[in-house]
Amino acid sequence: MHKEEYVSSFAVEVKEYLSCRGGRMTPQRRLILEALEANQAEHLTAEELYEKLKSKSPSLHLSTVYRTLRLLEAEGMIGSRWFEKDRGQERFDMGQTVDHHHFVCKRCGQVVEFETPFSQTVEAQFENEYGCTVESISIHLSGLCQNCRRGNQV
Amino acid sequence: MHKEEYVSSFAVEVKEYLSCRGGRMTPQRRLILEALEANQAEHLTAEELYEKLKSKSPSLHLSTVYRTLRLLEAEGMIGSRWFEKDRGQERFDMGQTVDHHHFVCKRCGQVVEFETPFSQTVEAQFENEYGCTVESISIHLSGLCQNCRRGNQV
DNA sequence: TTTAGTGCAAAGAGTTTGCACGACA
DNA sequence: TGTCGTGCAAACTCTTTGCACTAAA
Repeated sequence: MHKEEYVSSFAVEVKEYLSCRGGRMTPQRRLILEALEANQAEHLTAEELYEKLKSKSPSLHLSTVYRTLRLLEAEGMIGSRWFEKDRGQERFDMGQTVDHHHFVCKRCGQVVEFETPFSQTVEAQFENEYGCTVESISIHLSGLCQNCRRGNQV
Repeated sequence: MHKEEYVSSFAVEVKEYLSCRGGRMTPQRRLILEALEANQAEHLTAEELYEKLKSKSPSLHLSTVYRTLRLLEAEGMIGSRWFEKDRGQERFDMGQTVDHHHFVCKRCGQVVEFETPFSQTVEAQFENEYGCTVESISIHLSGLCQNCRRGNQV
């Protein structure tokens, strides 16, 4: 929430993580990290990321994009999700898995991230009712965004 | 039970829908519908459905299962979703898309369906805040079910 | 009898993996 | 300099599709 807390870029953060583990910061990884940060709001697929980057690095391979994304995902640095409209295509974003929700416009496909205090209410209600322990919640809304609702062209 | 031709009310419902549209009720479709109804709580994948049925109908083909599921989905008679744990494998269920939420146990994979009045609160809050029109909401919880929480074996 | 639905095989998407080479610490 | 990461190709998983045949209405 507080951007000033993130003094270092995502790439620097990951580089530090990697160096502690004997990992390496390569040009490919740096490009991918920068693109993830620059497109934070957009929830790109691996393929979209790859398309954005291959002009900058023609030898970059899609499998490298996947490997980097999986690495980041395994460390909890990015999240992945499936939206209905994508039919099985995974989207990645820098948001945390917990308390990070989405609205997808049915018409133009725009994704809006939002937060809500009521997620905790839902968790609490469910825990009380079923005796489960909830560790994460994800809410997905679908409908028309402000623009499409007014009947504007996409 | 013995005299009734159709043990599944869902199958009857679909049969009626089909007959209005020049569609046909086949033994394969009937098996699939019955299995969907009998396993309502379980959110099966196409493959799991197929495995359950091939003893009853050895010639049944997976593509027939998919085709039937897509038909039902297109008519809004079943819903489909992707859970994190499945990595791209689709699950189908008879629940409606709207106001039908899920908890998935991280340990044993059990799926619990639940409802909550707070989904409307979340929708309303989001609509007010962003000026979008919300048409559907889906909430996904993950954590430990009552049993796994107690440390029981799966 | 008509034609919708099936089984089959093959194709398509999206993603992962084995391997040898190249480059980061 | 050792070995981690990459590019490449091939494999893999899940799903869809074209086609000829079968069977429901």
